[in-house]
Amino acid sequence: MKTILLIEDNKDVRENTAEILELAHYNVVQAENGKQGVEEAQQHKPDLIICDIMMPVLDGYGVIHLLNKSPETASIPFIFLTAKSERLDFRKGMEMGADDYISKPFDDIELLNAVESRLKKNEILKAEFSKDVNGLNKFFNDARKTDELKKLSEERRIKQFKKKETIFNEGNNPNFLYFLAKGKVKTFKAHEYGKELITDLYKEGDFFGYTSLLEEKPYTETAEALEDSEICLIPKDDFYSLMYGSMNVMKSFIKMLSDNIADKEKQLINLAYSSVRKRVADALILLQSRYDNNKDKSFSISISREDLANIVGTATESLIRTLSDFKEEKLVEIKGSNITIINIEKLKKLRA
Amino acid sequence: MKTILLIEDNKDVRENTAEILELAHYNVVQAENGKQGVEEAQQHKPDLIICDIMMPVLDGYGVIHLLNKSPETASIPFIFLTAKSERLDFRKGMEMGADDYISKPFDDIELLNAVESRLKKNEILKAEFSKDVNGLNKFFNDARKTDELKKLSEERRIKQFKKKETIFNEGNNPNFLYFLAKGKVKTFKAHEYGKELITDLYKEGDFFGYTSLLEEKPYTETAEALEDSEICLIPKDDFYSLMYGSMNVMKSFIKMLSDNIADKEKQLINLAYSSVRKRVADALILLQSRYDNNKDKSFSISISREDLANIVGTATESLIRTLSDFKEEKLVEIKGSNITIINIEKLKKLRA
DNA sequence: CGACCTATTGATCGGACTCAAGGTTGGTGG
DNA sequence: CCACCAACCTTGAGTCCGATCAATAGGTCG
Repeated sequence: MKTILLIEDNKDVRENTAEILELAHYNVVQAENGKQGVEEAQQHKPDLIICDIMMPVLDGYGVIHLLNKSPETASIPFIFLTAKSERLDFRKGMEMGADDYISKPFDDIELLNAVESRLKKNEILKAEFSKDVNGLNKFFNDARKTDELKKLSEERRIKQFKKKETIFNEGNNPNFLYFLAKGKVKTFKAHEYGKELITDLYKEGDFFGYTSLLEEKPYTETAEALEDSEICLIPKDDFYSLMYGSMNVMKSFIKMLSDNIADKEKQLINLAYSSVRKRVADALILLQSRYDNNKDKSFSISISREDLANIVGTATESLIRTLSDFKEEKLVEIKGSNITIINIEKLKKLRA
Repeated sequence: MKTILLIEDNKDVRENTAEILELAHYNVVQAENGKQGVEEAQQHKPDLIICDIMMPVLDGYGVIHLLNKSPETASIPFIFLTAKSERLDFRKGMEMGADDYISKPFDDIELLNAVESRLKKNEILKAEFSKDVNGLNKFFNDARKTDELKKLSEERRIKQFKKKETIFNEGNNPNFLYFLAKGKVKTFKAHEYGKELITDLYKEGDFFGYTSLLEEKPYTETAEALEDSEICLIPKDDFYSLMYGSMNVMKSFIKMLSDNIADKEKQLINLAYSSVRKRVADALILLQSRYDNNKDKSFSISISREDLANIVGTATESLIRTLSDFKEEKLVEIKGSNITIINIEKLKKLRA
C-alpha cells in the first residue's frame, strides 16, 4: 500500500483530503506545518508528498528546498496544493522541482487523478536503476511499456547480425541506440594491428551504444557480434526524447554513469599493477557474473581465446598459459573453446 | 542580441507579442504554425522559444516533442502560451519539458519577466560544459553567483591543508563537495604497499569529490594535497539541491560523466598495450594541458618522481630512466624535481 | 651540520611478449 | 560420409621490457 504524506495547515482541508485518499486505499500521514512535514518525510519515506504552499513556520517552498537536499527525499514525487491558482506561485514551485500542482478547491477525481498518474510515473523508475547496465535495461524496458512513445517501438527495425559481423565502427557517427534482442555482443577499442581491448560485453536484453549518444560525438569503440544476434535499432531521437523528458530518468543515468566510472577506475589499477594471472581470474569472474543465469550449476562459457585475452589486456599466448595453469590447479575445466569454472571461490581469492 | 522564436497562429496576438519583445530589444523570429516553428527553430537556433498550444497543423505539444528529439534544440528554453489557464494543459506541458507557462491575456511586464528570468537561467549553463572538469568548475562558479544558495557559500568552511596531508580517504563516507581555492591536489587509488594509481589531478578553481556523492557510496579513492592548499568544504546537501534542482544542470553532468568515461577508456587501452615510454610522454602532455597557463613559454612543473610514476602506472625507477632518456633526446630539461618540457611536438608524436 | 628524504644509476631477475611450429576442431564441398 | 582446409588452440624457446633490490648522490629542513 502506498503511503502519502499530506502537509497542510488548515485542519478542515487536511482531514477532508486525507479522507478522500484513504477511501482510495492510500495510507495517509498528516503533518500540520512545513517543519513537521519535513520530519515526517525523512522518517517515513512516503511514496508521494502533497503539500500546501502557504503555511506558518515553514512554507511549501521551504519544504521542497529542504527535501531536495538529500537524494533520498529529493526523488519523492511532490505535488503542490494551493488556494490561489496564480501563475507566479506555480512558476516558482515548478522551478524548485515540484512535479505537479493542484489548486483549491479541487474535487475527488482531480485529486486522485493527479496522485495516481504521479505514482505510476514514479513506479517505473523506482526499481533501483543503480548498480549496473542491467539497471538501464530494466529502465528502458519499463519505460517503453508505459511511455507514449511506445508506438515508435513498433516501427523499430530489427536487424540480423552474423557472428563476427560489425555493428558499428569507431569513428562513425551514432544514429541509433541498440537493443540486443538475442545473442552476445562485444564493444572494443583497437590499438595496433590485432590488439584490442574489450570495453564491454552485452547479453540478451541489454542496450548499448548510448555513451556516444550522450556525448554527442562519434563512437570511440567498435561493436561486433560474438555470435549470431538479433538487434533492434532505435532511432537516436527516440532515445533523446526519453532521456531529456524526465528528471528521474536523468538521475538514473547520472548514477549509472558514475558507477561505470568507478568500474573503469578499478580496471585501471588492475591493469597497472596486477599480474596477468590475477587479471585472468578477474575476467573469468566478470564473465560469470555477466552471463551466468542459473547460479546453482557450475558456469561454463564458450569464448575465443583471443577475445578473452582482449578482455584481460594481454597476448593470446599468455592468456592460454594462465588458463592451462588454472586447469592444472583444478580451478577450471577446458574443452575446446569451452571453459567451465569449477572452483569460483578460489578464483575469487586469487584475483585480490 | 538574443533571438526569440515566437510560434503563434493568431496574427494579432503574434504581432502584438513580437512588438513587445522587439521594444525590449530582442530579435524576434515569427512562425504562424507548429510545423513552420520547428523548421525555424532548427534553422535559427533561437535563444528562447515562445509557443502557443492550440494551433492548426501541429500543436504546441507536437512542437516540443519534435524539438526534444535533438539535443541541440532540446536545450532551448521553452515557454508555453495558452488562452485557457487550465491545469490539465499546464500539467501536460510541464511533463513534456516546457520551462514555463504564460496564459493569455498577459501584460508586457509579465511576458518580459518570464522571458528574462528564463534567459538568465539558461545563460549560466550555456558555456559548453562538456570537454572536461573545467566545464564543471565554470558551471559551479557561475551557478553560485546567481543561485539562491549563494548565501550558503558564505558559511562555507575553508580549511588549510599542508603538503601531503590527506583530504579524504578511500572507504570514508562523503559529506562534502570540495573546492580547491589554492594549491594542487591528487586523487589516487592504492593497490599494494606503496603502489598507487593517480586517478585525477586538480588545480586552483577545481571541484572534486563529486563522483562519490553522485554514486551515494563511500569514496573509492583518496585525496591528498600535493602542496599547501586552501580548500572549501561544501556540505553535500547544497550540492544535491543544486544538482537535482535543474534539468540543465543534470544534462551537463551527464555529458561530463560520459566524457570522463571516454577518457578512462583511453587510459585503459594505453595501460594495456603501450610501453612505459609512450605512457610517460602521455603523462607529461597531460600535466602540461592541466597546469600550463601561459601557453607561450615552455612549460615546467615541479612534481615528485613517485607521483609522476603513479600517474603513469609504473615503478619510480622505470620512470626515472625514461625521463633520463628524454633528457638525452633533448625533449625535456631536468633540475632537481623540476621538469621543463622543451619539445612538446616530439613528445606528442612519441606517445601515439 | 646532520638526519632524512628524494633522485639517480647499476645489476639482476622474472614475467610477459614474440615468433614459430605442431595439434585440434569444425565446417565445407566433393 | 569423408577428406581437406582454415581457423583456432596449445606448447616451446628466446628475448626484452620493466620490476626489484641495492647503493650512491644530491637536496632540504630543522
